[in-house]
Amino acid sequence: MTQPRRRSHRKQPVTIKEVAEKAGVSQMTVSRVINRQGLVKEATREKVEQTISELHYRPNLMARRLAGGKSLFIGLVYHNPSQGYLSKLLVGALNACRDGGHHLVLEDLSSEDGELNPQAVIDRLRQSGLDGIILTPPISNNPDVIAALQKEGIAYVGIAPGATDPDGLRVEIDDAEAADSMTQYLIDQGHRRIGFVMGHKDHAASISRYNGFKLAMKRNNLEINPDHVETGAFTYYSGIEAGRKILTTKTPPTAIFASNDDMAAGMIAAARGFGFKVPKDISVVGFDDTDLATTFWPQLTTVRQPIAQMAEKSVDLLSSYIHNDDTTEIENRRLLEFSIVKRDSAIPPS
Amino acid sequence: MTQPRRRSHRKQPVTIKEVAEKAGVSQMTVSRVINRQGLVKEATREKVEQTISELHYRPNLMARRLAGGKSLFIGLVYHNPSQGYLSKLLVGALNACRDGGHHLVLEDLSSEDGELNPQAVIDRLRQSGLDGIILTPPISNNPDVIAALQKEGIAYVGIAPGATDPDGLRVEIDDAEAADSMTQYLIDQGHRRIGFVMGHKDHAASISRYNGFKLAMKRNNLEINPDHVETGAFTYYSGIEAGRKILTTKTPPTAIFASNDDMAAGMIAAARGFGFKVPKDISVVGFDDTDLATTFWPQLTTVRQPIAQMAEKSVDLLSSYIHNDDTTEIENRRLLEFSIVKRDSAIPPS
DNA sequence: ATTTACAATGTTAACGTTATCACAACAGAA
DNA sequence: TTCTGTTGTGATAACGTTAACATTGTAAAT
Repeated sequence: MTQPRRRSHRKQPVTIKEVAEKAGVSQMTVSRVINRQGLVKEATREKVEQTISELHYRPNLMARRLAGGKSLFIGLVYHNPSQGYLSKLLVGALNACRDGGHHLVLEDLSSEDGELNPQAVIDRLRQSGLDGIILTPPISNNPDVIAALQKEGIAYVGIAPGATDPDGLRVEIDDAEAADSMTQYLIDQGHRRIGFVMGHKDHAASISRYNGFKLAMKRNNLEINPDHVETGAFTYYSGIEAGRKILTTKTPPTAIFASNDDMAAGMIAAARGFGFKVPKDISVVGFDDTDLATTFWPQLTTVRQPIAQMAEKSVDLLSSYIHNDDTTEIENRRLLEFSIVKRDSAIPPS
Repeated sequence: MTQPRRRSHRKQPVTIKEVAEKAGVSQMTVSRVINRQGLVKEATREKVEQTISELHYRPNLMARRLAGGKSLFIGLVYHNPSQGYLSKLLVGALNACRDGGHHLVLEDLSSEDGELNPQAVIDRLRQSGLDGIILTPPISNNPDVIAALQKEGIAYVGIAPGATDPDGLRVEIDDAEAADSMTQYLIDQGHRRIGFVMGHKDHAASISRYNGFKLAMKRNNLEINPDHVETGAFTYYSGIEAGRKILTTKTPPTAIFASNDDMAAGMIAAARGFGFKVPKDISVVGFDDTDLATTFWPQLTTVRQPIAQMAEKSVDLLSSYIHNDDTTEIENRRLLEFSIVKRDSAIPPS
């Protein structure tokens, strides 16, 4: 029995021309209706819109972009990201690219040893021929890379670039304020002894989050016990290690704020190892709301960054920057909203 | 002499026309070189290729597709995937699309309740206007969706579709053989009492993996204790639950094979809860080699699926299927290699 | 009634590529 | 020599849309 290998005959999509004919107007009028440039009489607009939905017309993105000439090649540059972070980034960037008619190209700069070699990054990007580049942490807060990009005249946006390059295009959340809010949440629950696990020093966000924590503690006249603050590397294992230190102090904290979810999960594992029940004996909260936060049990109370949305905004920002006609000043910074996601790993102290 | 007015001083991307002029040939010849249609004299081809790299020319995808080229819109359809799986999938698909000049469009069919509504999937895909579709598990093994796609004449590839649609385009690993190998690995280490955690019944792979496990056990004349076999839902928590049952049996196994990494991690957490040391007292292995496998501690011994490569092959397969001129029979199934990744969560029994 | 202004629509020419067919060059066959 | 292919190459017309400019209608101002 030979299976029929029939080529799917694609029905021709409806074009603007057909819509125009059926509606009895010119193509341009239809185009105007689609693009909402208010220069069309109400009655005409309605007629055209009705015809559009009757014929199930959908504008051809390719043609649109070709004619408009606004189609870009956008590079997404990353270095050893967590997969949860990467997948959200990709989904956001890809959707924004689809809507904007752009094309996303991946530039994976990950290295075995986890080290970031700025020169390699720069060479790669110079070669790429991309119209614009999205820089993710920690590349976004590498001054060498930024400087080289500026020198080459390549357009870029930094995601969470921290203090680096304050005038460049950037998309971020207020890490300090987010950490402050989360700390306040723990304090409001009644916690007084709160520990903190800092993230990797290469990431600008690490410092900001710690600052936010300190600020909230100070505002509430709470003391930070230096033995309850450790530095990790954003990994599960470093969370375990931090836990081993913090949890064996004479009077361990009743709550611990880890700078990301992986470390929070590691912290919980360490706590269990020492016989603590989480959250009954000790509350643990994280940051990022990665997949792990809900994979894990108990599910993590954490800070959600709108990562996909950040990627979308990055694409939009790049696009308007590149197409900007130099006469108008465009917004160059985009601050997005974080949120505290309350799940099961933090409760009032008993 | 008067150059048509350029929009602004911004550098326009290099076009095929400029390449043609500089190389002293017609646009068509350049086009032929790009598309590797062997009708160009060697000398000409070299000259054109050199010009292309000198000018850093990159064909405009939009124009290419508009002109009726081979550029495809390929949809990647997913339903509540793990983020590790998704990000690898995206990276692979995106890179293959870049190389093939295709365009990747995401179709996120995830639902709050985790239920898959075939009708919604079908409606969405019918509307999409995509040239081809990549189906990921568990959508790839949903007979309703497959049947509808066939009826609509939409091209598709299934990733790990199991027994569903044996004649369709498919990319997969041999799940049964992989599970068999892993089981054999445990047996070779000296384990005799081995437990198994099955995956969600919606995934065809769940059955195959269990079959592979049974086969290896039987081949080695080992008995499977029904109390050491539980069914989970591919989640961390279901791993904990399975652990609670398996680990409290009279003589618990010395090794447990979980059908994915999340459940393996949950199993380890449960084991710790009952005072087992992992891997000293009990070995636990997983499947998939997701991010979690290395995030977690101890790092998971697991089966690696080449997920990114599977996505690449899917794109390639779709592309050659769609462009196939009906005369040649093309390969419609692609079996990729798995590998056993030996890390720290499994050692010989003590 | 005539001008003026602007709103509403239409016309034409891109946009960057490939398909199609035409043509040139050059071989071998008659 | 002339004819007949074959192999390169070029000219031109799409592809579906929007930009830029041209034209028409219409109401207010003179």
